[in-house]
Amino acid sequence: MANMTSHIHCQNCSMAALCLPYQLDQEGMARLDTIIQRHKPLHKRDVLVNAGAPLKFLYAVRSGSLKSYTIDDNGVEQIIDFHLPGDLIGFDALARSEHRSYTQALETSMLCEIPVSSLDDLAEQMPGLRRQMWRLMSGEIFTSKQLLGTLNNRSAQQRLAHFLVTLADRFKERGLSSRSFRLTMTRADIGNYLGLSVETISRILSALQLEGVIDVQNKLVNVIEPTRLRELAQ
Amino acid sequence: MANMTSHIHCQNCSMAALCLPYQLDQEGMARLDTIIQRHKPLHKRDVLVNAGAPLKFLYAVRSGSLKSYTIDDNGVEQIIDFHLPGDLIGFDALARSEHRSYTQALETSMLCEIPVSSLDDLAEQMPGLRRQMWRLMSGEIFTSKQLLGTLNNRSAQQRLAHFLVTLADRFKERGLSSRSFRLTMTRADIGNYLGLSVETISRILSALQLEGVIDVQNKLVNVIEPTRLRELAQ
DNA sequence: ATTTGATTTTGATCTGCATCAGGAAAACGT
DNA sequence: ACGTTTTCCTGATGCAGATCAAAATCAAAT
Repeated sequence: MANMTSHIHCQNCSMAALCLPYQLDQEGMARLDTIIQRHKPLHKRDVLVNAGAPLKFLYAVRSGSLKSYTIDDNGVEQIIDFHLPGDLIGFDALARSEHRSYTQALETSMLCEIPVSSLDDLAEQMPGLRRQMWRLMSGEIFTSKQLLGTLNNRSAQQRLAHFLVTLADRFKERGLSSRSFRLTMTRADIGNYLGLSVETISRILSALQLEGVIDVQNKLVNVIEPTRLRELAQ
Repeated sequence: MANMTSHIHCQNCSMAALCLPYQLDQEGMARLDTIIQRHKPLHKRDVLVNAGAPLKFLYAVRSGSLKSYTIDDNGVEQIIDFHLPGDLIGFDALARSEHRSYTQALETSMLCEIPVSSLDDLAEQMPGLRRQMWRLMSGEIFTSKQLLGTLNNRSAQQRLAHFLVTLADRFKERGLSSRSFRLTMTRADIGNYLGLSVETISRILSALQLEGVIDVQNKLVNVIEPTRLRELAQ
């Protein structure tokens, strides 16, 4: 019996331009597609990978959103990333062939499963794929290092504004509205990620709304003055 | 005329195990060696790469140390990394084929210059080299994301302790003492990197010395109680 | 509908670190 | 060796954001 989602292929995936297939020709995309499996849908709070688990697959987000986090010596969760459609999950695991962080769905999410060993074979034969792997990993290196500097020396408002701007930009890249979007993570998640308390997140969101920069209804954010928000992020 | 340093090769470099040659066989190392140039020595404050410059080479640190930083919209320096022997510089540039940060020598330093285009060719033919590239980039992704979580939610003392422990561990990997080492960066650099003021760095170093955890003489650090320091870093 | 638990908001207080200020000690250049 | 500059240390003050506390809102389950 054919899988219901068997008609989904890299060739017709709207996230291809952000994902591994970027700049591959038709034949290359088809070859990549043969090694990729569609993962069963994840529901909110489902855990995709556990820290310490051996690396077998990289995952590409097809829809939904997820968070990655570590658990420190005190058992405290430390969120290190939020994943949106088109993102790849697992680059941090290549170094030791074992996952270094947990990844959990923030909402119902669809994923593609990419066997690492096959990917390695394919990278040998496909210079374009190799280059895209480098590009994606390099991009992650830059953004996470950049973020370090950005967060470290900035005020709570600057951090949160930066977070919202970055999120808006990422939605835009994905063909979604950068003016109006839904926060799939909780205020606590945002605070954890930015190194701020829940209360501070809540207060600053209220303040930004009062100033007319954004409009927040629960999880829904409307950016009223994108330029102003970008200024606040510096 | 033969270059004075022409006798330096990957095959006899003590940093090979941390660097690109890791796990390559003799032949592989020799092939890699053919594409690598030795860069002229850098002196303190010399700039190796400028942000915005097209990416031509990756650099491997053979000796000395350097810092990488961006300059934000307000003209403020943001240090994003310190490089020690064996480290590769430029992974963040692969994504856009242009450097995203400045890199400056903290002391007299020797570097190897690796042409990216040749490296790409070689990666096609050498699975081991390809794997090591992935390993190194993956490691950078993990450490920088990890650092984000670590720094964000921790006190000044925890941050500085973490910085010292990480530095000590890196010296150890390189066959140097993890108990006694020299800080080649200024207190201001450390503060900038950790998101703390110079004064705070100075005060905490004094406090740690008072508690007998470390002994600081100017740039020289002696770790008296490594276990205690690690505890303070959490 | 009602309960239950999770999430968000708002207020009050307290503290860790930035900032300001001044001086001491190294490092550097001549 | 000397002055100059950079780096480092220490004290005093103030404020941004953590923490504590409690109410309000939302979401899931029965």
